[in-house]
Amino acid sequence: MSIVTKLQKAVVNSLTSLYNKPFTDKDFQINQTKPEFVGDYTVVLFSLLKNVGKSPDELGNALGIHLIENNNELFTSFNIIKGFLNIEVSDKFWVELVTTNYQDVCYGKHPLNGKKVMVEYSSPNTNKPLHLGHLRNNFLGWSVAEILKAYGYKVFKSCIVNDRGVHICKSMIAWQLFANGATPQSTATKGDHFVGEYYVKFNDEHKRQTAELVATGIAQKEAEKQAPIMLATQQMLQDWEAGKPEVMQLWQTMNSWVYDGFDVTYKNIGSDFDKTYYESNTYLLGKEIVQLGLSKNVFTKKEDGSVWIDLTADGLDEKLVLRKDGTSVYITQDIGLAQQKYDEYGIDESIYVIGDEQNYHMKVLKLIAQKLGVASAEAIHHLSYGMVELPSGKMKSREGTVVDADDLVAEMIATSRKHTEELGKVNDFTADELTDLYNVIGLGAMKFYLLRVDPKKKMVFNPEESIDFHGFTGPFVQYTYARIKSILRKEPFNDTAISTTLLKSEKDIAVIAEQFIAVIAEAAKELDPSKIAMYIFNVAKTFNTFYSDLSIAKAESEEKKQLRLQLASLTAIILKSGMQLLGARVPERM
RNA sequence: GGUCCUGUAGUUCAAUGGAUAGAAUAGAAGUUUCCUAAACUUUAGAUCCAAGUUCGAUUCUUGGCAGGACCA
Repeated sequence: MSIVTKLQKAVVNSLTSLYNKPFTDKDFQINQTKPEFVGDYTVVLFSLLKNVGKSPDELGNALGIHLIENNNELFTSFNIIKGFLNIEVSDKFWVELVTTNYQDVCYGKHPLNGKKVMVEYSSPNTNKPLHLGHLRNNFLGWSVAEILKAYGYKVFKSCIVNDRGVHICKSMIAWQLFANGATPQSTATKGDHFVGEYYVKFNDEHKRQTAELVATGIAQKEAEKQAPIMLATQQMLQDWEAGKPEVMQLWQTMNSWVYDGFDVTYKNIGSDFDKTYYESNTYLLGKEIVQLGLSKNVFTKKEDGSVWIDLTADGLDEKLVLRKDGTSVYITQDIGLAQQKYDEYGIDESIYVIGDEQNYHMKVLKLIAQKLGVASAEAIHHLSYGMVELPSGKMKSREGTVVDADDLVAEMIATSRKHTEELGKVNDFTADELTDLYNVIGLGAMKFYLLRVDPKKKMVFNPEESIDFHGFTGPFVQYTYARIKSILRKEPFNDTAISTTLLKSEKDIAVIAEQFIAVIAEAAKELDPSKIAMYIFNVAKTFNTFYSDLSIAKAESEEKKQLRLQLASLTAIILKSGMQLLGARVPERM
């Protein structure tokens, strides 16, 4: 039980016996005491004043005295300042916390709760390589999965590959027109980049043909549709749906090139999935959903054969669920897949890591599923995240401002190499050890950077400044870890009994370490890795202050030395686990 | 036009309605005979505007202004 929970319960008990009426922990607030005051945790009294009919000082004194008399092992003193009751927690409690946990590598993790959750993330299109936005998505998905595991869930990671449709046909048409039989192998190009180049070529050619038609007096929109290359693409889409062998063959070949490329990227950034769904297998799933909706009168069929749902009563529009030509739209496919996941894995929650541009779509998806009464409806949860923008605004492929994922990873690793070489601390590393170290630092910096911001907010990425390695960053945390490990390699633990009082910078570590379990719970409930990033940064900072303040190896007594070694060890465990929750590693030396 | 999201130091980000709005970075000034200076210490600097709700509002409500997304 966390110290805050203990204090809450103690306050409820004291209030109840002092004032002879029932109270709950909702009646008051407990905060961490601000550093300028004496105490560890603070009971805010204002909300209780009316109920008990006392002044802040009267209530605070009565409550403070009662709390300490009845919990003298736990709380040692109190003071009241302007309606805030500051409570000091005994050193004994903090020391015990440290001595019982300092070697527990699972410290902070919650026991299994028996629930299953699926996290769907990444979900790429197969017509171009991954970019910065996909990285935020991938890191978020991975991290949320790790956090939910630590919170006690059984987690399945899934990915839906958008492998069919007009976008991939565009790349295919352009390849037929311009490639002259070239392949990734023949051009020594990574497969996803190779296919992406033809997507760009398509757009260039389409633009050129459209301009030609516009010059003959055709309206822009019409010209875009009538451009020969676009007509060819539409024909190819129909051929694909009809299963025309040579089209299917080309489609499979080009997709396999893209997958080869994605595999490399996923391996580099450390992403994987328990289950991959392909849209080419799921895009027909909507059909029975439509039948179900019609039979329940949730959907209505119009004269032209198209099927709609009326959501105006919920403040939304009428929404198309089946086109007049009988093809289903994304929303019906998605409901079908939601149900399939639910049936296959028996999940209690289904989380979709998808950008906030899809907020409306996801809202409609859940609403329709609810109206249909399908079992999976309530499990649907959209983890909506903001776009990554550049200082100049949105990334635009037309203007060539898209930050490529592979390029960025390579750049981060090169930067970590440069910093490391300048510092010259690891000259005795082998070549393999160095390669690994650059990876750990470069990826750690990048993941931390993209996860330290509240997911639902859009964020700005400035490629000019590159990513900082100082301050609120991954390498800061990693460096703190490496410094601790350096000490722990030299100074062994022993079984000296510890019953000392704590200095401020010693106690600060114990206090923040105690919060790890609660921070994991908070991050899991809010699906917010930034809570973890901020927390481990503060843990590292607290340790660094302690480190420059007090000596561990040359402590004033053996007892103090052991205490400080244990504090260091617990800190290291938290930093390593915390970074793992962000999908990042820590180096033993750097 | 409709719906939704976001406006906090020069910049990038924090703050379940609570104490003097925190960090990081950039700026200024310091710290190395001592466990890794990718560190530490000090300093200066901000709530878009206007009302309202109350003991108290960055937070909640309403109306503006600015930016973004989605829907036609």
